[in-house]
Formats: sequence, C-alpha cells, structure tokens
Amino acid sequence: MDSAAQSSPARQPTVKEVAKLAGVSPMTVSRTLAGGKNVRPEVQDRVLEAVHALGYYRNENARSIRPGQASGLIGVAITNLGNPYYGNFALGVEEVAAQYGRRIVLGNTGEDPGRERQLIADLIGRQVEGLIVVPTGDQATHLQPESLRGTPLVLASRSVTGVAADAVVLDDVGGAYRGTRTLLDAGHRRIGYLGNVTSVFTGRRRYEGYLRALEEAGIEVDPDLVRRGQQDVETASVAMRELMDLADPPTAVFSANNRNTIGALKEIGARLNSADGEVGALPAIVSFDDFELAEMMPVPVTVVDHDARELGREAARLLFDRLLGEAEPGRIREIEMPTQVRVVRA
Amino acid sequence: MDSAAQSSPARQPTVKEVAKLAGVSPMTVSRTLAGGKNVRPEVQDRVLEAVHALGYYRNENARSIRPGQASGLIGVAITNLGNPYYGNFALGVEEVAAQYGRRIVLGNTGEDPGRERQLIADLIGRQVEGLIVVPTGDQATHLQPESLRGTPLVLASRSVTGVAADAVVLDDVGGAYRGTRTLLDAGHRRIGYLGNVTSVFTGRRRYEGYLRALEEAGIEVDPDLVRRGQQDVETASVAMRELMDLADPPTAVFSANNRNTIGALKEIGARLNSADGEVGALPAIVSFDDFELAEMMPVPVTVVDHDARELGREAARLLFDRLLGEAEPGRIREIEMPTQVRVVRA
DNA sequence: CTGTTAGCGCGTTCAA
DNA sequence: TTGAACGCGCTAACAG
Repeated sequence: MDSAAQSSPARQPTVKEVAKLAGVSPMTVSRTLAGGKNVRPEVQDRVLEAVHALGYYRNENARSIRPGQASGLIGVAITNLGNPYYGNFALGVEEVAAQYGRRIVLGNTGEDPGRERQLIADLIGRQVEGLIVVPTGDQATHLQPESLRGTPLVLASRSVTGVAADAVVLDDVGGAYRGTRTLLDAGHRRIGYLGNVTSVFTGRRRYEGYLRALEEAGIEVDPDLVRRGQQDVETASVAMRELMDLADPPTAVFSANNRNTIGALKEIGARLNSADGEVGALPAIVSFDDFELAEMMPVPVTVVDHDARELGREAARLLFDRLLGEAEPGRIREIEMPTQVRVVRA
Repeated sequence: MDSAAQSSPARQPTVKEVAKLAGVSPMTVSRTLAGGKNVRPEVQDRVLEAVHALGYYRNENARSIRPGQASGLIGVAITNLGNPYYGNFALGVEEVAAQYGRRIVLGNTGEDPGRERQLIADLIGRQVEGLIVVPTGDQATHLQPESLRGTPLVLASRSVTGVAADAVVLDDVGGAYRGTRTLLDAGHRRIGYLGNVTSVFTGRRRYEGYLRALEEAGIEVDPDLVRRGQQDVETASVAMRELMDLADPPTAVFSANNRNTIGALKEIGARLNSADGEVGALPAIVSFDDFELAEMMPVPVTVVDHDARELGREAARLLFDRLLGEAEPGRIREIEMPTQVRVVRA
C-alpha cells in the first residue's frame, strides 16, 4: 500500500524482542507460542499482542536444529513438473503432507541423474523428514540408506533395482497387456508400439505387457513396428509418421505414455487436415495414460487410465507410515496401483 | 540393498564428528566445505574422506540461522498444481531459481485464501529469501510488506489492488479483445462467454476485453449468453449446455480459460456422439489458454496463447533482481506478458 | 594455515 | 507460573 515497498533484508524480530516488548522473558514467549501451557492468560495476551505488533514469525530453521525437533519438511523429487501427470502426482503428495502438518520442498530433475543426486543431497541437508522420489535412471548408490543417512525414502511411479525402499508403482505390465488385448480382440494383427526405452522402469514393463499380449495371440513382434525413446510430443509425431509410412503400416498403435499419444494423434490430425483428401485407413489408438478430449478424436481410442493424484497420496501414506513408526521396520512394501482400460471411442 | 532398510531418525553426523575422524578442528571442516580457501590440500583430502566415510551432510538449517546467511529457499504459492498451466509456471520459476542456486518450496492454496495466509506465514517462518505468489482473491493485508516482514514478493498471473509488489501478469484484456475480434470478423453476432467471476483478477480483465470488442462492434451484451464462475471442467460443461439450449443460442463462444474450454468442447462432443444425428450448427470456440489437440476439434477453434513457463521465469527474474539489489528500490514493476491469437482450425 | 571463542534463535532442563 | 542457564550445528572474527 505505502511504505518502502519491501526491499532489503529488513531485520527480523526475535523472541527476545517480543519478550522485551511484552515485559516477559523469552521463555514465556516460547511457551505461549507453543500452546500457552503454564502461562497466565493475561500474560499470553500481552505476548500475542507484541507478536502481532512486531510482525514476529517463529524461525522454523532455528527451531529445527535442536535434536528431536523435526523440520516439518518432506522432500519431493520429480522428473518433469510440466507434465500434468506429475503435477497431479505432486498435488496428491502435498494433500496428504498437509494433513500431517508437513510442507513439501519440490525439485525438478528433468530426467537428469546428476541433478537428481544433487537435489537429494540438498534436501537432506535441509533436514527433510522423508523423501519421495520419481527416480531417473537405474543408478542406485545415491538412493542407498547410507547415502540418505537413514532418511525414509519412497520411490514413486518407477522402482530401482537394488534399492530397498518402499515403492508405489502402476500395474504397468497388466495395463499394457489389457490395453493391447482390446486391439487384438478388435481383430488387429499389425499393432505398432510407441514408448520409452527399456532402460526406464515403466518403458520396460509396458513393453513387456505389449509383448505378452502379442505372444499369447500367437503373433510375432515385427521390429519395424516398434519405436522407442521418444520423450516428447514432437519426436513422437515423427515416430508415428514413420510407422504410417511403412509399406505395410500398422492398423493400430499402442502408445505407452501420454506424450507419445499426443504426438501420434497430432500426426493423424496433420494427415487429416492436409488437403490431399485420400488418407486411407487411420490406425486405432490405445493410450497408456488418459488424456483430455480423447472422445473427440477421429479414430478409435482406448485409454489405460490411472489416478496420478492417488498415486501421490499413496506414496505419501507409505512415507508417513514409516515416519510415524506404523510400518514394520524391516519389510519393504511395493504397491501396485491399478489401471483401468476404458474404451473412449469405438 | 541390505541394511536395516532406512528406519528411525538415524543420528546425523555433525562437523564435530567429521573433525574428530579427520583429526582437525570443526573450523577446518567448515572451511573445507566452504571451498577450501586457506586449507592445505592434503588436509582437505583427509576432511573430504571423513565426510564421505560418515555420510556427512551440512545442516543447511543450522547454517541459515546465522545472520547474513541466506536460506537458499524461495517460497512459491500457487492455486492449483493439477492444472498444467501452473505446473509449467512452477517449472519456469524452478528453472531460474536453480540458476541462482536456490531451491523452491512449493505450496498449493487450492484457491482458498485461508490456506494462502497460512502457507505464506509458514514460508516466512522458514526464512525464504523471497516469495512468488499466485494470489487467491483480493485480500491484501497478509501481502503487505509489514506482514511479510519485508520479504520480497512477486505476484504472478494475478495482481491484487492495494499491494505494492512487483507483478507479472498476462495481457488479459488485449488477448480477450483480440480473441473476440476474430469471432466478430468471422461474422458472428451472438457470442457466448464462459469464464471466471469478476472478483478474480483475470476474470475481470478477460471479461473486459470481451466487452470492449463487442461494444466496438456496436453489439449489446446479452446477459443470457454470459456464464461465469465455473471453476472446473464439469461445471463448465453444464454452463455450455445451458448456452446451447437457449432458444436463440450463440453461434460462437469465447472461453476465458483452459478449464472452461475443455468443458465446453466436451459438451459439444457429447452432442456429436449422441446417436440422435441432427445436432444442428455447432458453435465456434475461442479459448484463452492453448490446449493440446486443439487442431482435432470438430468446430473452428482459435486460441489466445501464452507461455506459462516464461511467465514463471519472468516472475523469478523480477524476484532475483530485488534480491540481488539490481532493481530500483522504490519502484514497483508490473509486467504484462504478451498473448498470441492463433487460428488453429478455421 | 589452523584452532578458539562466541553467538545466531530457539526450547529443554532445572531452579526459583 | 516464570526465568536462567545451556546447548543444538554451524561459522565469522579473532588469535596464534
């Protein structure tokens, strides 16, 4: 409104100054702020008045250095905040953390193992009470209990072999299997695959589900129909273009994640909008990950749906079970969240 | 891998223990970790070895209680992490913060002023060096410099009257004006409006742009065509349904945000998919906020596009200008980010 | 180049 | 019911 429009560090009032203004000792201020146990009500009023007058905030950092005092912080490391999937995931984590009076410190790793290492080290230095990590890659050393100096860890969405931590992942194999099955049941025999490389946990598992469905149907995989490694919408479009330009193109495509799905559909749209008319038969799509406006697509669409927010909630629940000592100490829990196959447009 | 699968607080090694193991004083450890200035290289090696052996992490909280030592934390308060728009915004903030070696502490307000108040108080208690806030509502008291004890503040996406803080917002009025103009230019005369209530900053401004375009064209606003207050996709669909069911329905609709756009299009899709055939003319859509797969829609679509991530970056830049003392102390800066009208499908 | 002293803001412990 | 002393982990400032 007026004033010097916040600038400069602006010295921060401390308990001592509040105490002086209220005419009591720092201890009385501390006690009042802690709930007022064993402080005369009238004194409390004086203290709170002084707090208000000075705009005093308790220094949570100073507070947390004393042993036994927790920081109230949960560290969260995700790979890509710009992906709505992870935004919802973080929302779920935040929701449960708030219920337990904890705040989350969020970092983005951008799928870079180096940044992940650094981020986790920093979070530990900030005394987070626990960590929830969507791991990038398969490196396990920086996720070992020793490296984390015992900070409870929950892996989310992806697991890492060699890391003995609680984890909550999706039913990737089953979802991919059932998704691919719907294509087979519809009579498709040439089914393309768009997804992640197999060095990524989910990429590996979803491809496995795809394979399993094909094998069961007695179909041999055609390597020409498999495109892996596209991370974003643009490269996914290119991969889809290659599939559609094959001499013997697929009649349907299984897309293993949201980004590949959008890219594939954009390519379909591009062909539809190109004035050439004649586009021939367009492939049906099965998408692991739901997406908005799926029902508006010009081709048959089925999604393997799941709840990112609930995944976040569940990860947080696992963590708080540990923090509150309600989980069996020695036993690692791996939870698989269900996926639902939904025919959006036949 | 093995071990007691992280449990219990697990006592944390301190400088003292590292010092003892390395056979030096705590100060030497501190100096080594601070860059090694004035420490013999061989001693540094011993120290780092001990650090590694003990799994020592410097306690950033203890570090930051000392005056002059910054916390390295930037507080970010956003309204809805589940909205991809804000996810990208946060990503932009994080990106710039990382460049300056800062971490972000992220909180979700859920459009609840009470939670916003509480969140900001907590962030200040954690000694954040600065705040970036997407404000909920028009309450200004908790955003005053006194309440923030001088912590630099940047408002993003929305501004608040009566708060003298740097702000970065969108060209809401201009974008809405130009978006509506494309409809008028295409010959539309009955143009519906879906958007936020006018008590919300962006709701107010985007409606103003819509109004301005209509007035300029000599068209009087029909209150029946204006629906405000829908916050999510479901209620937006209902509002759209009401518009389309009017005796004299609009031939086009201006949607003031992403959520309303998706809801409106879903309603159009529902009518298209209902087997009744005969759906009559479908309204053209102009959407403030881009959305994926816009080119696949069965009706003409124009978007008023902008870059959420860049908005986040710009907000962070304003903040760091203040923190680094590179901004003129007394002067408030309000930046309007440009919007681009793009015809996706005529 | 290295160690000692002192103190950051707070809350536990003990004494009044 | 209140206060004084002490120490949490860390690092400037000042010896040495």
